Amino acid sequence: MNIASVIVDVPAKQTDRAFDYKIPSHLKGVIFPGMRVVVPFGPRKIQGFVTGLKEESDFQQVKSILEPMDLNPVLNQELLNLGDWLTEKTLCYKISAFQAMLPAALKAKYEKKLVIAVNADRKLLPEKVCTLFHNAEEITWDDAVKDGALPLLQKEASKGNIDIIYQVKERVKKKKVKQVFAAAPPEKIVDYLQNLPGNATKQKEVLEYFLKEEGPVDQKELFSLLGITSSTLKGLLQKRLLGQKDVEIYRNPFGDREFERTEPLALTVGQRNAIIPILDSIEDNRHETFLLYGVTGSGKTEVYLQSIQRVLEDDKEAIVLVPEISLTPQMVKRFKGRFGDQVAVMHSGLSAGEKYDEWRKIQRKEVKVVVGARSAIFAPFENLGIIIIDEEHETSYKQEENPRYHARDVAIKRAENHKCPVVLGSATPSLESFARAQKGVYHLLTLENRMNNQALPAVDIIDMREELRDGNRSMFSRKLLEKIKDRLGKKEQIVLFLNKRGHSSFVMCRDCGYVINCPHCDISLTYHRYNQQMKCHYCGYEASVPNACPECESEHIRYFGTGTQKVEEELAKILPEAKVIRMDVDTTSRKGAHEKLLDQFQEGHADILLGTQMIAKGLDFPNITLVGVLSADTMLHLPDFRSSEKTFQLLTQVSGRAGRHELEGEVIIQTYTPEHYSIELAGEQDYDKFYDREMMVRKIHRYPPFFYISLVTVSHEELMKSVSVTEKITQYIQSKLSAESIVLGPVASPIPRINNRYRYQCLIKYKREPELGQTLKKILDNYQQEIASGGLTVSIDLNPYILM
DNA sequence: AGCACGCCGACT
DNA sequence: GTCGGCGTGCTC
Repeated sequence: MNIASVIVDVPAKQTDRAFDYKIPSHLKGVIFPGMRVVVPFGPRKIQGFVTGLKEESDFQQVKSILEPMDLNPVLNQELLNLGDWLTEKTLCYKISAFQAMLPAALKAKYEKKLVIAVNADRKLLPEKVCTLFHNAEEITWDDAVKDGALPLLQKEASKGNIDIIYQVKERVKKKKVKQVFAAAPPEKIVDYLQNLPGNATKQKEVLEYFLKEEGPVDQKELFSLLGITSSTLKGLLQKRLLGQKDVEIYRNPFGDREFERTEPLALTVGQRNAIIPILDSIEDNRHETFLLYGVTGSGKTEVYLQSIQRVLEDDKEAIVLVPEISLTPQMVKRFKGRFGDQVAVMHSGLSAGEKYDEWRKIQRKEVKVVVGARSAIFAPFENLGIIIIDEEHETSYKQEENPRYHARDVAIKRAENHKCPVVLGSATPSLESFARAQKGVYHLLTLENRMNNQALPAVDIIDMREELRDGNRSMFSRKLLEKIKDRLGKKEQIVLFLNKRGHSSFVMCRDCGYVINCPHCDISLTYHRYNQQMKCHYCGYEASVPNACPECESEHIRYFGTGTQKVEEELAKILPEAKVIRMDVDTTSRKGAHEKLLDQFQEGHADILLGTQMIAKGLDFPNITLVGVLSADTMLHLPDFRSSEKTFQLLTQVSGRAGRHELEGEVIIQTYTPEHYSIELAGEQDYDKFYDREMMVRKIHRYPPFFYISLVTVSHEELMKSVSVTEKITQYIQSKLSAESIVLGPVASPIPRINNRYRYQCLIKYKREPELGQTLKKILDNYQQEIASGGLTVSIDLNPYILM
């Protein structure tokens, strides 16, 4: 094979295809599909992925691969094909698909440098150039730009006195430690020891150590063990009595933490009935998608664990997706506890290097199970036996940037490739999945009862309008307050949940109601307490709070909205004796903080756990007997057809935190719209009724799961331009679709302006449009020049979860 | 995406 | 006449 087809690291329409490169003779038999290589591309050097090998190229002047970046392919054939599939399904570039499948550490970094050419006569160079380089061999391009010396240097470059060097660099290095070992035979060491002067006690100690322990030892450990420094070692290394070497190691995000080993638990009848079809599918090597629908606390995790156990017995591998895993350290504990160091963990809390190391453990087949967030679905296993997606309904499984994939779709595709089952688990399945289960596309498995047959907690819905009418203006209803006091007295624990979305604290004038918006985006600024600044979450604009209202010049400016901090303050005021742990982005941003806070709560160092979304899942503490939802309806009024579904899911999840063990649980939901079915039915914890009700709404409004939707968003600096382009696109799509499909638009996006760019969109609802992908691709082609140069953006989402 | 090449306005 | 603006087109 002489020629390699390479996808180059240039995310653009025109380069979204394979380029041919010669394999130089010294690299024959070394280059394989799936490897990263450095290739010349125009005047630069860039990274590329080899996708195939062939004998000949149709192209006349094929350049050569410069060097491989990997010893072994980073993408196997299945993942290479999956990349093509992703490209088609999400209309993304091939290179973006490949990069999405790999840890960020494998993405190339580029460096541009300037050096004085070897054959240049230094004496003839302009003085300015000499001073720039003074003694340095090279200077970076960025430094040259900063010095404003670029024109001069370019002139010299064209004369051939200066060379421009393009370099491809690895982003993250493999971590290494220095080890020391005995390099000479013991006799020689003994010999040397005898001739050692009496005052060389340290050297003596070191050598005696190596006479006892021959194996290599970490240099660091040696130093601390014997109380020596590198100077002692230096002499011995020089005399070749000892040797030193670098050994590659893994970063260990879990430190030396031991996970308590657990054994499989006896299954309940319900669990046994649910697991049998899954085990059958594993044994038959048959692809099938299961929807494991079980109320909170019904023991879904044990079903996952024992299914995985079965897969491991066959010497196959398992992928477990959980929503943002750093949020559920308890989950990690359960998997590591059962499968020990056969488990790799991949989540957003890890550093790039740590993620890379976990990924390498998978690639080298040192682990058999990966537990991780969305991107873990691309784990490079070659012998998959099962894929599990816990909390299947979670929207974080959808990636909201290119490639806009849904992990559930990728999971099913990969499971087809490997002929293995997918298990989607949830207490509140997405309507899409439940509808598919009803139609028999997925195999529905139901866990009706909680583990010890405890009752679901009693739920009370409090109408906050009534509280207001009765003169209670605090954020706690009388009932909730009374219950909190009761639990404090009994030394039982409380979880208070704040639905933060729509609740970010904005800044408002109390006199005229003016809300301070971002000057570049049509969205209110969020108040950040820690630096007393207002910040735009879309473009990053920051400003300090004005002293007077820009509208009416009133000085009555207030930070509005109920952030967790405000709740914490109010709690401190009315219940000063209560110890509160607050969990939100501010208190959990530090690494490991999340887990620490939860541990503190579990150990009983606090009475109340106050938090946002992140405490809705996975908490399983025996002493929690009261859950309070401070405002249930903040999500309900978002411009999103899934808002009812999300509200129902969230309330059900939070309620499930209470009374999971012996003590009975109680839930209080505060709301301004108690009559809304999603709140009412969450109170009754009746998923089936909610499903029926919501399906009706979806049917009437022609939303999923009855219709598919796709969204085209256009943005441009000029309002009229984005309107007219969206208009044209809408018309074009309309002309290509069947009568059954609906095209809505052009309409302004729910956030009509971000970063001074006006955003318009067009929504397509359809049941069957096999050509739609092609049609949308044509649109991208058509506007390609304007996208490349004119500052127009056209983004296409073939299954949007956020319609903004 | 970069980068070179190329064609028009304001400067030595 | 030249420097430099950014429009156009190519990269195996």
